[in-house]
Amino acid sequence: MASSTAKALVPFRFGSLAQAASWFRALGDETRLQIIDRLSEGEQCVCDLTDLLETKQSLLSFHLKTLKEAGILKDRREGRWVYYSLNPDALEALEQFAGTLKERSRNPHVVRKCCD
Amino acid sequence: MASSTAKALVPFRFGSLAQAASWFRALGDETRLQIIDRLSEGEQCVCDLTDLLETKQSLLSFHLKTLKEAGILKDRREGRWVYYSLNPDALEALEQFAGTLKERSRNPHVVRKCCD
DNA sequence: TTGACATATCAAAAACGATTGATATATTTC
DNA sequence: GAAATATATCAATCGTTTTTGATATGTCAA
Repeated sequence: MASSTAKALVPFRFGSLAQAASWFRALGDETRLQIIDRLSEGEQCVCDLTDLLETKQSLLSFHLKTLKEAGILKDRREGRWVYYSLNPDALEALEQFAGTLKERSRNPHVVRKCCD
Repeated sequence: MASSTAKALVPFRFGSLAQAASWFRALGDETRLQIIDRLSEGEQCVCDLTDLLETKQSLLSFHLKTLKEAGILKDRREGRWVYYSLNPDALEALEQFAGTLKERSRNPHVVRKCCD
């Protein structure tokens, strides 16, 4: 809730700070970043990811679910296979977050004296 | 380590995917995002953050340490007070991460058939 | 309709992170 | 140098997330 400035850090359509915290938590795991790295090249089926990552099947499934629930991935079943891909909205949100932060920090600040 | 493409998701100077995972883990907490939100307006001393956030002193100190160890904040002591601020390098890294991801996803992909 | 394969779910164990309250350290002021 | 203030660290507890192995579900091919 409490946002200290005019332009919200988390773009409104993406929800609250609490929501933002939950996608960062989803991004905060190396295996999941490897998945994202891989998927940024395009949609892939789980079986290919299984080959790539040295991860047990059930664990990979768990990580995919975690990313999906955070809104970072989308999935689509095609026959026997399930394909995962990045959700462009999430990328947009991430970029806006980073951009807003950088922009704000660039602006000249009132130098705040302590405890005033 | 394993990056699947030409342009690394995490720019070399900022380290590995594991490093990136550690920033995101640090960002994955609402209180810490509030701190970041606040600091994006400029450097602040701990005492002001204490007032803003309804958080016990030792806990705030813990969160600040977590952010600092992830490389997201810098600190500076001035007499009795310690001032924290965002580390511009981290903002840069975050923006590049988001940008690379978005750019990669925009590029036309080879449509990969499953399990080939 | 059975068998094989791809993926998801589940429950238990292990690992990890957050929170608390108490105490330690550094700095200033008297 | 003693008291006051700002901040950090510590150990214990608690809660959440990750990992594992086992099992369930869904789909295809014979």
